[in-house]
Amino acid sequence: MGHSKVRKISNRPVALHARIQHDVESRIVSGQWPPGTRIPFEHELTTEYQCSRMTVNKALSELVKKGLIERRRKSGSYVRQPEVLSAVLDIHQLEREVRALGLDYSFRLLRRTERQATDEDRQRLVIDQHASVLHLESLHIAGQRPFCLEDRLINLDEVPHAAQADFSAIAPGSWLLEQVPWSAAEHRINAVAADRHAADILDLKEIAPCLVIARRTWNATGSVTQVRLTYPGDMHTLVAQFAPAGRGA
Amino acid sequence: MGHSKVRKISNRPVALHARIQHDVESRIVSGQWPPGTRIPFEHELTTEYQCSRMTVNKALSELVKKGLIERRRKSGSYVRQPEVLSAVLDIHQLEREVRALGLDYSFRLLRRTERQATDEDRQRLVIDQHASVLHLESLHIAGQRPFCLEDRLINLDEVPHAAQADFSAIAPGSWLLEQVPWSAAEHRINAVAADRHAADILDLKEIAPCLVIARRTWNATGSVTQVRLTYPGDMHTLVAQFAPAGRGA
DNA sequence: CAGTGGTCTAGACCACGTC
DNA sequence: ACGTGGTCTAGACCACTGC
Repeated sequence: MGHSKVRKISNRPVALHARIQHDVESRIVSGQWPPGTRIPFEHELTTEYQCSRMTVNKALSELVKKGLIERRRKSGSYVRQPEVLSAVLDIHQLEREVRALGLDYSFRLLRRTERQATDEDRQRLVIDQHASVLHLESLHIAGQRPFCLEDRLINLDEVPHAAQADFSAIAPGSWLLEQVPWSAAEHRINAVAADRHAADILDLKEIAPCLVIARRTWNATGSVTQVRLTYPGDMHTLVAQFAPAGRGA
Repeated sequence: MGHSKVRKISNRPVALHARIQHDVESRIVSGQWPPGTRIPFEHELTTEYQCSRMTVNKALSELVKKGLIERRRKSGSYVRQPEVLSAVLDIHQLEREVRALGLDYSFRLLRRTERQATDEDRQRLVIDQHASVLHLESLHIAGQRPFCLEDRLINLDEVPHAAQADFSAIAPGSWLLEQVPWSAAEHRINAVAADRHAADILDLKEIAPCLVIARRTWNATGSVTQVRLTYPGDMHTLVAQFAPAGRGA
């Protein structure tokens, strides 16, 4: 049997199935493929990426497990209606979450600071070296209510052109998703009482319970960003579905 | 090329890779393979399950993504030291979490009730029919401190012999893991203020923030169990790692 | 160097759901 | 009936790493 040695054409360490997954995921969370959209069939992606069906299938199966798509035999694969906060902790687009609730979405950049990394910054990003960082604080708003407080550090040594991006126009998460080709991530989820600052901005009592999701993202060369998302506890539920084979119901 | 039609020998709807994953996972969380244990090589599992390497690989890759094992080339696959609350929301064994903190673990059954499902029970289990349920409330203790309050419903129509199990000796989660061959699950994570009851048992102030994880588990025939785990917010962080290819760092 | 895992292929059969 | 996805195979090459 003749093996066509197509394979990884470059020396990049990113697996093809990971790239396919990222490409599709990116188009979903960017809104290019809104909920309900039928995404290409496996055999179409097979042609597009010049790979075998298993490779495409691996990518799409991941997306099923993350809750981003659902697949129906004979019919195809469809972008799912996101359920409040779905995608197994890997949502990059708060806008998608908010619209899923049927609410208008808006976004406000509260603070923008560029500086040499402090000790705390280095701890958050898990880096040793000195580095320039961009510190952003922004508020995501659902309808009229504050929905999520975002406190983000971007490592400017890894993503230098972030210094030029206009984060009052595009949310940092969305911008980064398009810039960083792929990355690993670690999430830490916590319940905390709102501190003075968060309570003030989110319009809560100071002791109100909040869900805090801290995500650190990195690529082959180093830490890219670290973000702390604070949600009012009464407004948020994180939903994750699992199934042995991938089907989420 | 001759295909040996081994394939799914029974008519069960459970994929082989899912069964392998479940088998390995079960041995890990049961403590049979404690952290640091080298689990069988791919080629060994290939022999044991009479399947191809890809099938085994799929199962083990899932476990890497869940944070249960790590794999090193040339060396093998090893059970990971769990990080507080790891395994991407799929931990069944609170004992494992506690021991990961270097603390003694103990467990106390607080309440056991058998009854016809009330409206609330049916809502929690997402069933329509009338059914018998077993309601268990138990406390997981790390060292001397209360660690987690577990409030569980078991559908006795699906798991009738649960009525005979001695849940003062074995934690319901552990027992079920061994009884239910495989299941799908849905998790909901929330931050709430401790209510009177929880605060009392967990030794907290009534307004203290808590992390609540609700997991509903079902199989092909119906809902099996629903459990609500309440953690003191200051004691707990849920950790989840992701990587494009499966390696978690 | 040799063994292990990481990834991929080019097929295959089956289940399911729409036609 | 037919097209899609679900799963699986029996190979393959490569990267990494422990010996």
